[in-house]
Amino acid sequence: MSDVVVLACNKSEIVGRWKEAFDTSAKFYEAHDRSKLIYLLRSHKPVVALIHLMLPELHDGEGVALLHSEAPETRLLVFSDIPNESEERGLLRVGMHGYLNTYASPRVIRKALSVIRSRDMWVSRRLMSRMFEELREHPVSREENSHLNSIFKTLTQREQEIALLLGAGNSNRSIAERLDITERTVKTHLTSVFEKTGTRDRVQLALLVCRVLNGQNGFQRAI
Amino acid sequence: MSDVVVLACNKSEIVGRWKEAFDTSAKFYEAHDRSKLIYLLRSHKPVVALIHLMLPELHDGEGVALLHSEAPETRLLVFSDIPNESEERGLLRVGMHGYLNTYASPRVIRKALSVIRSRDMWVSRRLMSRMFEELREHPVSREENSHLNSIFKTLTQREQEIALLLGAGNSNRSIAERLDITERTVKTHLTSVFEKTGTRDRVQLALLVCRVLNGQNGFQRAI
DNA sequence: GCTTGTTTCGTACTTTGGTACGATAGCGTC
DNA sequence: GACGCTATCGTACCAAAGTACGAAACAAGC
Repeated sequence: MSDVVVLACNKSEIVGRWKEAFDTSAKFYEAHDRSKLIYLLRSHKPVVALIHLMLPELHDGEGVALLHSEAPETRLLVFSDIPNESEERGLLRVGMHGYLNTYASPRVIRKALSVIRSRDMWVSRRLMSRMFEELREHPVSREENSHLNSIFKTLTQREQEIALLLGAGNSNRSIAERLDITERTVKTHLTSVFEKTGTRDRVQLALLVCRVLNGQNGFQRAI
Repeated sequence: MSDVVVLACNKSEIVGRWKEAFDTSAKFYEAHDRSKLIYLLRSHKPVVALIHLMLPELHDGEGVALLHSEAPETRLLVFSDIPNESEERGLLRVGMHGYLNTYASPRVIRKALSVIRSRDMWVSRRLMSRMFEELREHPVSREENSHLNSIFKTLTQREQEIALLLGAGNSNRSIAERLDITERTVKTHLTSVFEKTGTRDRVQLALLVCRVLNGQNGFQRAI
């Protein structure tokens, strides 16, 4: 199947290098200004669009936001002449899926394309590292979840293990196989777990485990 | 140069697989409980520690926080029996550097090791993607969630109703009573729902419903 | 008029789950 | 050593879940 691709850039030599990143079956549409680009996105709904940030009226980031809202299904790979973290961050925020140096090699472009096509993002290591650092600075506050957690902690290690496996959707048999014990033993543990957690059956326990794992105090909507 | 490595797990078969990920020159120290682990971290200052989350007193995340404060230089590679995004997120927040399935192959472990040793993080693609999605203002995100939603929407009105009641932890009988139909009819609908959703039994369906209601894997809380 | 989809229910059957009596063995504490 | 907690397993029984044949009634669309 031939991918539909939009190339938005007005420098032929850059476009040439971009094309090298695709195989011959790809269908290219080229745009040299923003309106043409938007038109192409709307009419052809390409899988991916390569966008040179130097295109007029695109530089401020709102341009990319517009593109994303016009074609939410299209993956946007943006090329910047002078890549920097704040620009990258800003563009990610408004719908960009990948960020590359304008002069990246076809090999790198190809890699980035395969990543963003599989619904992932292509971002610089620097930004990624920093995001995790920032994640770390946030305080660990999960008071509201402590009740469920404390219930869970009253279980023995083995019981927790079994409860977790149940919460992953396993049957008694598959739990037994996984832990290399008999089904009978699994049942024994589960009976004890039901009692400790105040659940009546495996469905309720599974839901409880799900809530513990997802860190929400599970006030499931009253039905 | 021989790396110093701490292995914290009390299942020999797992430890065995871990060791396969290193070359013969590595120096291993093993810990079977938290205090021994902390002692090893303090005294040997290993480059990396492999930690099985099922170790007693480690499950809640505060354990990992403590490890990180004890040995800030050591890279912590954590193994979870049932990896999930919220756990991963929580552990990253308190100092973990890599997160893997307990049953990951030595090849994958080796890869993860090389990444975290070079001061990077080894995180699941899913979490990474979601972090960037959350970075966005436009909640166009939630691709996986919309997938779940679309599955849910293929169900008929009645089927949805029954699935929701099941997701609240009800038995067939109580669903039947609630809807004033026979248990037999509930079963009919459920069989159809299992087929449409690709679930094998009521537990899996309940978990799916739980995820739909809570927005994918229920990670709607901000980073 | 015929098909398709939805909702409802019946009997019968197999599988799975859960409990009720057990029991043994290890491990740590007092 | 007695006690409590944990983990393991046995037989048996009952309840619940799920499937396999059905089928009837109704509504919407071709």
